[in-house]
Amino acid sequence: MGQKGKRISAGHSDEVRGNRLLSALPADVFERLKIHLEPITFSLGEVVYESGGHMDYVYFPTTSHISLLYTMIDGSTAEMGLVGQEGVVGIALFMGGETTPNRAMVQGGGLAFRMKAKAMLDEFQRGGEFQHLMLRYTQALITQISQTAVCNRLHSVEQRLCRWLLMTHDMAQTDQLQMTHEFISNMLGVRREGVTMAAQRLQQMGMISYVRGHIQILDRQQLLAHVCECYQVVKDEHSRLLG
Amino acid sequence: MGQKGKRISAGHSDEVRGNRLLSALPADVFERLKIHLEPITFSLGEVVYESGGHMDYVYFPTTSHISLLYTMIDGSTAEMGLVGQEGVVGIALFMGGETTPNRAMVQGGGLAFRMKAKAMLDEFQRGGEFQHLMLRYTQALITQISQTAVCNRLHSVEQRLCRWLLMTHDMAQTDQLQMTHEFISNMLGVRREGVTMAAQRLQQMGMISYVRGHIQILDRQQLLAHVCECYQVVKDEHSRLLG
DNA sequence: AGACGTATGTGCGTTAACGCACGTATAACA
DNA sequence: TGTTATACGTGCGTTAACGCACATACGTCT
Repeated sequence: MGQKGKRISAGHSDEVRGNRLLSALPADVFERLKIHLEPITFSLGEVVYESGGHMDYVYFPTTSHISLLYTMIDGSTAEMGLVGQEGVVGIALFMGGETTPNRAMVQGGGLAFRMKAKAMLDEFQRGGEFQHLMLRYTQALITQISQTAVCNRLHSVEQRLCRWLLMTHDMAQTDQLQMTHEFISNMLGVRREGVTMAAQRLQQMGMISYVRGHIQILDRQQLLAHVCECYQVVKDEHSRLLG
Repeated sequence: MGQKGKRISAGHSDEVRGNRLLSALPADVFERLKIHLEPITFSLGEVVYESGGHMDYVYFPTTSHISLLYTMIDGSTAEMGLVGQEGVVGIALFMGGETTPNRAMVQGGGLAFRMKAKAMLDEFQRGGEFQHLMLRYTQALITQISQTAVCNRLHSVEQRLCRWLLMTHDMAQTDQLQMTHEFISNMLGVRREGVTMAAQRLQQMGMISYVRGHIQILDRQQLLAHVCECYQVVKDEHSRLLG
């Protein structure tokens, strides 16, 4: 494992704004924080936090996105949430729990900015706009997790796959997603074959096309017409809270 | 509808401590807050908050407990979390969202204390132990919701019923639970008949007994042996965060 | 006691998803 | 250019849960 992420060269004031929480900060707050922001690259499959593990940094993804996963004793896994350029990974640090019982794993490689826990906490405890933003984002994340709970219970694999593809598409800056059916099955908590069958149907309907670990989004509109309400609920709540 | 809850007579400093968040507050904080705490009784089925509705108060249950529910467009429902004497209903008020896209409904009648949103916020913004406690509780709630998401995906109706009965038993101060199979089916997001079948099996094994809206917990140990890991994960995380 | 409303029991056909086994295709590398 | 690892396709029997229809039992209120 070793170091998480990889440091890249500095001179990045612009890219920092690629994260929508950072870009929503007032100028004075941003000025205070920017010296603590350190760019890193995340590569696919990298583990950002282990379940119950120590957390040194919070991460603000820009072009990367990170999956929050829970692993059962028997090894089966399921995703509870997904964090991209609209969010932050490591909320347990300001929520006061220091760690969480779930794992965070890179689901789409790319850039992020990290900040030492202490620097983040100092700003959080000022009680200003930074705290406000972090807490509102956390509420949006709670909605996402809740909706996942309900969606897992009431909707089919095919609908959940649509939702997952749309969410992932929102976070990736491209129509080309790099992921296997096996990988997706671990996110959705279903069999690999189940993903294959659902993906076939979506492909037949012309929504996506895929070969060996590459999925292309062909018709986002049709995906939107096919997905369950859960996708929009989460999105609406997110814009209500973070505009 | 009308007023939510019913005011009862004052002189309640002791009962207030029935809520474990309030009882964990340092003396000075509690002194500031206690004049704002107002006792109310909740009765079964009462709606505390409507989805997206205005929230005037936060509620600290003592002998009551409240279910956080999501209702789909087609009317099907599922529970995402359960709040009793260990928690607080209305986290959106300090998280900054003002409302949430889910409903809160009384699942076990009894007492609670409520506090006006403004009084709560004033204390929250001091940034002291009250804020700490609320945020740590919120993190515990996130764990509960996450675990529900995963549990909904990976475990059987029978296991989920065990988990739900144990959680409810923890919050009710009695072995006698007042609820129909129909009611439980709306919480678990399954058919009424599915609950009946699972309940029959638990009854045959001597864990519970039930008649027409009354369920008695007979053998908690056996329920614990039968439940999925999710129950204990949530409980452990709760005690880690709130001791 | 009778009648009604509500809660639970049961049966039956249907379906989505599972687990397993193995076949086929693609990409990468020797 | 052939081999190998990996990703995807397919078939088949099994199961959990569904939807619906209706039977039975319990309580309560007249």
